[in-house]
Amino acid sequence: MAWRFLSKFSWDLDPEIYGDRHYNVFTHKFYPDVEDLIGSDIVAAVDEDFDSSVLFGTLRGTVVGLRYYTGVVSNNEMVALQREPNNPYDKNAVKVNNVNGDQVGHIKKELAACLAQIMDNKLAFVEGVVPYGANNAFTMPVQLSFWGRGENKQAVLDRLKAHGYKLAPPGNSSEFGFGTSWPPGKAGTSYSAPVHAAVQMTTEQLKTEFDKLFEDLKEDDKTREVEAAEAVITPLLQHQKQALAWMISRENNKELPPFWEKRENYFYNTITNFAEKKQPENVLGGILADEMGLGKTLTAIAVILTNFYDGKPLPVERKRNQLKEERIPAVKNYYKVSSISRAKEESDSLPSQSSTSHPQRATSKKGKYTVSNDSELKVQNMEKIKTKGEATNPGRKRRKASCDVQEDKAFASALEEPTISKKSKKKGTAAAQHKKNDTQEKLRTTLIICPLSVLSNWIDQLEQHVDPDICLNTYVYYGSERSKDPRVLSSQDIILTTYTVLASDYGTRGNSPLHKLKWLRVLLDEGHTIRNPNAQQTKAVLALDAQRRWILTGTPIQNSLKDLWSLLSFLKLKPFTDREWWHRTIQRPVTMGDRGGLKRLQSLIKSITLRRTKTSKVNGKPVLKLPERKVFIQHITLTDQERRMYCSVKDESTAAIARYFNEGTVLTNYADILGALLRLRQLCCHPSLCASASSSSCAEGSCTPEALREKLIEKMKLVLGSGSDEECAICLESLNLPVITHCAHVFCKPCICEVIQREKPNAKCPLCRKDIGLDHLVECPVEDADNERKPGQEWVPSSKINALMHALIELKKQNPAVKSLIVSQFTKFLSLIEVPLKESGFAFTRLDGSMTQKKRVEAIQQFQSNEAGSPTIMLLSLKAGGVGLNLTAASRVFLMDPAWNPAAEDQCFDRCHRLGQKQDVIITKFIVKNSVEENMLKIQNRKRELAAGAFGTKKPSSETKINEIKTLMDL
DNA sequence: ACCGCCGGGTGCC
DNA sequence: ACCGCCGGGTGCC
Repeated sequence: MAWRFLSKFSWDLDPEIYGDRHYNVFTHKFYPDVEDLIGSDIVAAVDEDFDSSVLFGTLRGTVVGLRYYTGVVSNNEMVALQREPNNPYDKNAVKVNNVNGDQVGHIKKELAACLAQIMDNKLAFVEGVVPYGANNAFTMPVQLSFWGRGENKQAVLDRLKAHGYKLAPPGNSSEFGFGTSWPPGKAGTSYSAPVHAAVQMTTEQLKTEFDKLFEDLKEDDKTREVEAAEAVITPLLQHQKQALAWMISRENNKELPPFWEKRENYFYNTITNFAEKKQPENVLGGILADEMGLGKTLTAIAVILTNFYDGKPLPVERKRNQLKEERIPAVKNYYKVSSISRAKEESDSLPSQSSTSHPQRATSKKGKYTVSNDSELKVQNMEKIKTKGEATNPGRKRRKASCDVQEDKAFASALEEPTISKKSKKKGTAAAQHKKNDTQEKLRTTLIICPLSVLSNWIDQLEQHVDPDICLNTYVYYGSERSKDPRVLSSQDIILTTYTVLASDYGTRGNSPLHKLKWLRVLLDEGHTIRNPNAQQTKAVLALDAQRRWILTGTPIQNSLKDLWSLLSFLKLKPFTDREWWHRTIQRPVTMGDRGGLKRLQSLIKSITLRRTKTSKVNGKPVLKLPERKVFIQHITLTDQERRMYCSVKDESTAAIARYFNEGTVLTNYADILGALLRLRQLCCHPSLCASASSSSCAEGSCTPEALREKLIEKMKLVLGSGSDEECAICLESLNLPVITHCAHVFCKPCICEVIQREKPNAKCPLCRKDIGLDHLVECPVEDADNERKPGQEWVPSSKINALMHALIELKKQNPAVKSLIVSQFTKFLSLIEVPLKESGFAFTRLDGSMTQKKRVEAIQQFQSNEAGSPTIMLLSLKAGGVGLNLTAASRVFLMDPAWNPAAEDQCFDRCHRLGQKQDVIITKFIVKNSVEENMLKIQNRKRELAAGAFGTKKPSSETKINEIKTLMDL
């Protein structure tokens, strides 16, 4: 059983590696290079501090006023405490709510007076459990737990004392409301000693074990297969049929959501001990978490066409035969014309929405649809656009005569279920078109939200997999002239849009048709896009109203467990939509190493997630037959001259670092150490990579403001220029207008400004909690247009470049058609490599983070082309592009420099080692002998172990960091 | 609330 | 009696 493996693993971790068990949960990116070095460093959360908290202690209190509220609780049920500062009787009032959010009562006023101070000053989070007396009529006891940042503990104790309260120390397990006993806090001692020493495993082994979590239940509904509807013309692979069966069963399921059970005449939540009469709703959907390349998009298309209602296919009509010869793939044309470039035409020809008169109900005899005159006009116009005005194309207008009526019939018949009242049946399509408050409403439209980068992929795949002879109404909601007419939108079968468009519509409040309508299905592609709960995109997505909800993602957990919360929130699974319950019942227990928490997490995930990896098997056969992937390490010996240069920098750095060790200031000088390491890494590649560095050297503290500024800018450039695509710790997106704080942490300017505004006048750095202010932010100066190649500077080779060129030329001799990726973290290095490539007559292209989307697409298309004369080489910066990047034209990869994080390398390799790759992939890693690079390999191996831990939420101790530095510098 | 608390009624044994 | 005691009214914040 995989969970057993996992929980065992999480208990047998080597404390040397994992450090002390800490409650820190939110893994926010630290200084990017630091983050890369130490894996998942954990620092205080920006948004909610309740994640890096320790338990201060517990206190028995009283809930009063039960008489006046309807919220009920059971014994041992968790309750939430909520401040109610506007209570007319007592500004200190503290409400007590049950898991459902219904008020149970108030905290007795004397205690509330004290709690109010603690809560308002954010000194602690207070959580409650009602131990007994849940049926009392007037008051009931409540066991309160106080959680907070360690440094606030004393203040909390003092406040309580001032009011005559004293916390019972943490340790007795009763405060958790679970039967399980939890490991005590940080100072606790009762962790069971590891039975086995930590065993090093290969990444592949670990992946397999980890991913078994998602497949090891041999449930019927995960191995059963369903054929797709006829309209899907691509035959599904076996694992896709299984996914289809599973998704359909999820959409039609009437079961209870996870952790709920029926007891006598009520429903009981086994995690929170909450009970209610009403059956809690299960999500009609879930997470399709297949790894990239297993065909999630095709599977999703199949679901849309196959499961309209109750397993019946989407009622689509065939286009009439005589139209066949003039058939144009509807989807593609639709896209080309209506979505972006021609959307204006559409809009211009439409009457504006405000001038639209009320739709007139045209109820024909057989007739069950409502079409307003002008809406018909719109439809016609849309069709004109859809078909580029070709009158010959079968379209909506024509279908009015040919297939539309039939379609309506088919649609209506799909609705004719015994459960539907006559009344709603009568309304037929009209009701389905747009009728908000009809509980019987049958919805039609699937809304697909994806990143812009995969929008075209959806369109391609729809065109590729859907029978072109059917009338599938697809609308690409994108571009400034997109239609906002709800009738237009709700009559579609599929609407495609992007997170950005959705968020910007949402921002306009009241003018977001996507938020006014209810959808049959909302499908989030690359669903991890919404992992940041504070992002506007996430809020926009969460505000959508849908009957069925799906998340497609190859990486449901990207940084930490907390990534899952937004996803669960979208799925609306009680009680996890409320962050407090998610946190109390799953996130914190798991992070603390609680077995029960891990079990709950696993059972939750398993019940709503389908996960297969490239190595998953169906009936003993791998789902994907990928060619082999071989990794070779090519050792490089530096020339004498290079070695001398390397040694001089190394000696200098070693001396400095040794001094830090002696002074015990290693961690405070961490950024400088990383800088030194970066220079060494660069020297392994090419001497001129680090030529400009180390110009400013002023003693700490004695800097002039100007010198400090310079220094910070240099540090920021170090971070930005190291070649990795940096993320902002606040928005978790790529840095937008990077600024550096005085404490040397880099954020997007808008993000950090917002934090400062919100927390002023006491704003603290989200990463290190040092004071920050708007006037202390240093912006990155605009780069001089081309400082890369200084004109006077002569190009010189390096050992690595020689080795690379040698390999490339040999390869070309053997097979001139073979294509290669040349990967480096240093874009400057890629530029240097361009020179000999040109000299030797290689046709190459390039992809790095600085390129616009358009240029990227161009570069990829050129490279993927199999025409003679197309580039055989792509220079690729390690982290450029999203996960979707497809570079299968390459069968060779040259990794010029090792990354701190082996996962980043693997991801990069996967860009060519994926579906569509026909040849074995050979990867060559260039590693300089006797250098920091060799030591990085050692650390990579240790990291592979760490990555397999329970969601990588363990904080490496400072000792670990120090040991890493020792390893890297041969100290 | 089978409590506590309040405030009015009441007052030898 | 500027008390005690009784018993009814009452009850979150």
